[in-house]
Amino acid sequence: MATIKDVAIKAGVAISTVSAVINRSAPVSEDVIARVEAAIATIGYLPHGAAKALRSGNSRLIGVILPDITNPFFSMVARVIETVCMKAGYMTFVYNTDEDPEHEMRILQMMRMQRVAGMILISTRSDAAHGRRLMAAINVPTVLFGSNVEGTPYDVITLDDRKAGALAIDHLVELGHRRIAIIAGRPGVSTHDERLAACIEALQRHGIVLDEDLIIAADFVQQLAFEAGQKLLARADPPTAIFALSNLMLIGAMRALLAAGKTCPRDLSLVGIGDFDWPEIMSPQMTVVATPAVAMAEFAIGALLDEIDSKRPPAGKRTLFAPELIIRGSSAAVSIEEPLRDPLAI
Amino acid sequence: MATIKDVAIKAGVAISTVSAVINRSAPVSEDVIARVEAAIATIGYLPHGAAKALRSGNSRLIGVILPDITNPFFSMVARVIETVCMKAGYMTFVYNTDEDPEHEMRILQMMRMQRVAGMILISTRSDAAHGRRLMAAINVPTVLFGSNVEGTPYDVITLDDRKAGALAIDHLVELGHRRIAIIAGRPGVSTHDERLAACIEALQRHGIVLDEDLIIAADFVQQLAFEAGQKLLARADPPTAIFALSNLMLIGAMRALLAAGKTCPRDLSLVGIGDFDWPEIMSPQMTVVATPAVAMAEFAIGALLDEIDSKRPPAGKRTLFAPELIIRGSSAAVSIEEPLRDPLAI
DNA sequence: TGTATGACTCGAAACGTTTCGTGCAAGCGC
DNA sequence: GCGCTTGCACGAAACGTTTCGAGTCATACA
Repeated sequence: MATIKDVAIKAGVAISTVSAVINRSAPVSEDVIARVEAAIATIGYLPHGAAKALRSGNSRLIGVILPDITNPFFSMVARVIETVCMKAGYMTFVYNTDEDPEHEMRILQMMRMQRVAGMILISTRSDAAHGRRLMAAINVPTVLFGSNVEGTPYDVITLDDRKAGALAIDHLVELGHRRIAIIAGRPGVSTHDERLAACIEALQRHGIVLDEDLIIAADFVQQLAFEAGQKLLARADPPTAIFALSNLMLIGAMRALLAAGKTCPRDLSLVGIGDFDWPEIMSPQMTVVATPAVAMAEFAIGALLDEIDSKRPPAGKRTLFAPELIIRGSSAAVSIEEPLRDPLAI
Repeated sequence: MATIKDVAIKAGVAISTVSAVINRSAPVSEDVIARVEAAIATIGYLPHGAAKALRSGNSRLIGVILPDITNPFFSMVARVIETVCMKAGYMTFVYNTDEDPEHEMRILQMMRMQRVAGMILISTRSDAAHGRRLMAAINVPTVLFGSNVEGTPYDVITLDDRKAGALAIDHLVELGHRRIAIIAGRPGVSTHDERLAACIEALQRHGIVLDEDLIIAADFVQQLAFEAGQKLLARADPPTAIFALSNLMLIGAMRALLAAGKTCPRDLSLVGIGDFDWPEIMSPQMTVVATPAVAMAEFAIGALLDEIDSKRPPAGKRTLFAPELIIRGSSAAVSIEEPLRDPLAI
């Protein structure tokens, strides 16, 4: 490969002059610029990224760490981040943690080796111990996304998870449901903890006594949610509604319903968190608490690039995005054996 | 950040010795290894990726270029590649082209700047002109994936697209369909050209006269397939079956069907290429020609790493993966107004 | 006992850039 | 006409590694 030296020779100027032309970092006369650019074009020179990064101390690399790129929510987030970064002259490294905190730490190491200029981190744990490990492993501007982590100084962008939980429960209660099952994620992850806490609070607010057996943690994985759904449906007194705390777990629950030969919403109402790209191809169409993925991702990467450019320390600011309840066909008034709050709803 | 020099000082050895310990590239005595490792641990030293890459001439970076990571097929491919690369000590750069060849070339440039050791390229065009541009822009081991490109020396991994087209048409014809519409991609892309050619050939083989109006190119985009579906359904003599040549276009067609208030498969059969993760949540469940995404991706990255390690020039070998017809509820025997080939099929 | 061998360690050069101090010439004000 | 500034170009050092030739020491062998 051609180097900057080859360009310099070809153009008959010094190496530093070529550098000045490429980066427009110093005044260069018109005709020298022309000569250098011609030399670059004929030689086919492309700067060496690693050499640039080494010398300038600026890799112009952004790390994106997320649980699983095959989850449509995360792939959309990654997509948005990539687009914004590209415009700003950064490249992105996208890596999957598989919800494994050990793997998360390993990826963090790799990011540090690459000397990334900043990171968007969708962490798999939220507890303070994990927060401390994170702080020890992170030495660049970082924005936490999607889930919160206790006791870190970084900016945090999340859904208003409490509101999301309340929105769904309120909706189901209004439809007359009182035996509401919840397929939850994993204790110790803020998206689980906060959404679940909000659900419980909402249930109590409506005067519904909590049945612990109706709450099953499914680790945010589709298959476990499927099994949880089966367990719930096999009960002597099955719930009249299931609320799944993530998009994949909603799919798991729906599969359980189908496998059991039940009809939604006649036999059971189903609500989830996180919308789908083409809701109409599912049957029934899913009532969900939608997460504004694109807006959140744009905000997060904007905040990160800001922090990098301004060289300001993180403000430790938490930004919540409002969820939106989208009512579709999967939720309906509870069937008549149950007491109805609103007779018109049937 | 600590450098290798700091480690050397702390351990009381030479820089080159530290390097030898880290890379196990030369014999080092036990106690020196211990001292160096202790120094690394206490200082918290992590090698500088860019410096390593610059000096060694080996970035240990693999570029993955694909149309759109939010397409589940591609996100799964990216996932598999990432996992395999990680095990082999490579990191991956994943980039989206948005089916734009100009953007593809720009990304290729970025990859070259990063001096990637190899690339998996899912190109957006297949013609010879594009092939020439590619060859001018690629100077590292590369494996073409998913779609073929004319006249390049690289290895190519694709679905057996001809077989995929034939499989679907044969299936529909066996069900008695004779007015079969095809929602195609874009001329000049091998996944379009070969699949469509196979369809036409299969139709002729079955003695069906080709109706050009029933073939609509939708550029592989979901929304255009939706519009194509609407157009087809609005005809005075609508087709009895639609075959969509990609997963997203199948969804578009299905949406058109739903929007028109038609019932599948009663009013119309629907078949696509590329399977879905949870086929049961769609209604009806889709009959598809499934693409073995994981196996193909594993093979592709394996071939690439092989080529890199062996320093062999590309063999220019084309590997086809067999598609599999998965019959589900979206395809059925044509309704009785049409002549049936097999009366039992109804 | 001398020498060849092998195991280990070291120092310095090199990878391809950016950056900074220096030099030179021309333009300006006085 | 003189000194100052300004615009432009240059050379060399530095970024953090790897690599390679050379040096040291102990061991084994003749």
